[in-house]
Amino acid sequence: MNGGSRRRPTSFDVAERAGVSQPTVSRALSGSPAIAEATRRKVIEAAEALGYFVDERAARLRRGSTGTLAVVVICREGDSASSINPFAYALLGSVCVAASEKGFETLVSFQARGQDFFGHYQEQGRADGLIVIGTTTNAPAWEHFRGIGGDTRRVAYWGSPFDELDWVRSDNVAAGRLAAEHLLAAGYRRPCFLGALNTPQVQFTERYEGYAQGMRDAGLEPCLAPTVKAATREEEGFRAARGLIERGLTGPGGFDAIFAACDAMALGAIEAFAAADIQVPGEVGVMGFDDLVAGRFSRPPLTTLTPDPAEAGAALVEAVLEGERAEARRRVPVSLIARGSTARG
Amino acid sequence: MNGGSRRRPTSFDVAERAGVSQPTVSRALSGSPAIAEATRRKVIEAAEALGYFVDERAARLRRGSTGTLAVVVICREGDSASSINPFAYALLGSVCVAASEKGFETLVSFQARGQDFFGHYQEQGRADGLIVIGTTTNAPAWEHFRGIGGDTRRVAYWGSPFDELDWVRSDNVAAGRLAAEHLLAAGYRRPCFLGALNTPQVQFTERYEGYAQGMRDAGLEPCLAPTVKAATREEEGFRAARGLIERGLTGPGGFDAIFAACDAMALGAIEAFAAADIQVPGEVGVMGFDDLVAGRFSRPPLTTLTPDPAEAGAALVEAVLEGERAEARRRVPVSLIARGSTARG
DNA sequence: TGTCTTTTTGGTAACGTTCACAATCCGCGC
DNA sequence: GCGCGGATTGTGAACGTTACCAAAAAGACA
Repeated sequence: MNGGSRRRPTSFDVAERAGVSQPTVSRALSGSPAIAEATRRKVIEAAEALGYFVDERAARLRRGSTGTLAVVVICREGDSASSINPFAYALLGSVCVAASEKGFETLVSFQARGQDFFGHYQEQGRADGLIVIGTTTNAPAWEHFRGIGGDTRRVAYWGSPFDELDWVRSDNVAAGRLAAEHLLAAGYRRPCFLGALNTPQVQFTERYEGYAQGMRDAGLEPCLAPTVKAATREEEGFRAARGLIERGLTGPGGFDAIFAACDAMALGAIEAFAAADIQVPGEVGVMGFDDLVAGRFSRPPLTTLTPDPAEAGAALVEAVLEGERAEARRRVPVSLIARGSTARG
Repeated sequence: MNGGSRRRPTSFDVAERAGVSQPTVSRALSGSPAIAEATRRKVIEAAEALGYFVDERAARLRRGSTGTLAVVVICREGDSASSINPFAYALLGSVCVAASEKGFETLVSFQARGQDFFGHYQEQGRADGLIVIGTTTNAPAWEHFRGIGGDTRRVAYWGSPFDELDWVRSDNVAAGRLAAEHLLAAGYRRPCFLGALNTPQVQFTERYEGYAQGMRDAGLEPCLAPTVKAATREEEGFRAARGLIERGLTGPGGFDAIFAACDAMALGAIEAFAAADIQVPGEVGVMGFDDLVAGRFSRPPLTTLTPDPAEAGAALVEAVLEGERAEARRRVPVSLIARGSTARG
């Protein structure tokens, strides 16, 4: 079935067949300008005839580069590889595609069970850069990440508590604006932000900022619904919404829509409204941020905001490939997914 | 912040410091038996002091191996990396983990936009093995995959229409049995299989086989609800269920439960029952296979079967690392996720 | 004590590429 | 006709490791 496993052809074989020297083959195939067009054609022809491909191991050894990007996906403690945030997976996929388009390969690992992949990749010099996709903001992993020296560039998605690191994040301010505009365009008059500010969850603060800008642009006062510090769970959304309901929808402090800092809280809010027999989206509109799967299946389906994983992946790769440490911090545009929970009418 | 970017230490540096020759360093660190224990300790100490790590590029170039497994995730035509089956992602993750446990690294690519990664990895000899995670059974990609010669082992998940290939698949027969047993244990007396047989979707036939065995073991006759050839979509499930309803639940050909060959069809069936005002799970039980996300959020939530991605990943890695072509075909055990759609009571 | 195994170690040559530099070829102007 | 730049090409040496073989050291035995 396979005509005997001949060893792979080398550049010497190609050189012999083309009647040139071996380095000329290298030049012809690597696109060097110092080569006659006729020679290049001859070499390429010979290479194709022999089925020759550059051995990247050798090329990279000689060149001193790796042509590889390491991608580490951080799992929450105790997580198995299968229980990772779907967005993280989508992001991983688009990072791989974007890297391959730039001629880089991706060495993927899942930082589970406390394995220290950071040091691993860095110190072995296996990769030209490191991309970290983090699903948690304060895992001890960050400490490793931070402490490692060397020149290899390191970029993280979802940022980190440490400012010294490069990162790529969603454009939360623009997203907040988008949310305010969407709710107002849908006919809601007093949309209210639900989430805590000035917590380690910087994104929340940024989203509020954008929302507030959008409100002021429309000549309205922003409104903030109190949640407990750093609330990110469904339960917190439920509780906060119940608080608002008790204050009453109309009158001072009243509201007719909720922009929750994350989908989990938005879903909690929807439950609270259902429990209080308040119609969503009829009486109150609700939207969130993250595009959780649960939001697609909630009743009503949840309007939400999410960055495009493809753009995020491309931004990460670009950031990590930029030579200079400098300002590689990037914002990924966020787009709105309108669903039933804000479809008034 | 970074103490001057000194070049990485090499085995020569370690040799000098330990007062031995360079090849001795290699022997000491690669676990060769032909080395005195005292020398080994000396070398290891020197290596640690210098922060030395073997340069895998050079080692592999010399050794002729790659220490790398290529993983290709096939996307449906036009799919972006972000719209891939969540199970495929989970599988990818566990493949990476399993490979890393065996000392291999994973070179991940997404076969999107018609890029030919198969030939790429094979011919460049970049990997010691190739794992294909396919979300489609008859993409033109398979043709490539099939035609490639060489010694590198290639294993596919979800099989392929071509028998010459190694594969890892879920144990569909056992799964079918499990389904029958579950439905009978839940109190249903006439569970019926919904799906087409003898189509390219071999899995369906296998699942029916297992279901039929389970039925016969309980002294019952298996029953097959007709669907169109190779039906895999929600619509088909809806249509098939409506056909069954028209025939009537009781009497000859009657039924009180559905085991659909896949979740999509099961969800369609649930809709058909809802439309006909038939209670699920009260009057009819429904279950599927795949653990689609939609099934977790359906009303009622769908009982389903799914292989454990962690086991599947480990099986793939083992299969691809086995030297011999021989019989590397493996079955991954499937487990049952009981939810509301079969909870009679 | 001398020879003969049995460890353990060192020297040298690959692996397949790219880089720096020297050598060659060509046409052109004096 | 001869020397002279500019374009090409060849030569030789890396890159850092492991494999092979021979040399040396260490024991074993007569």
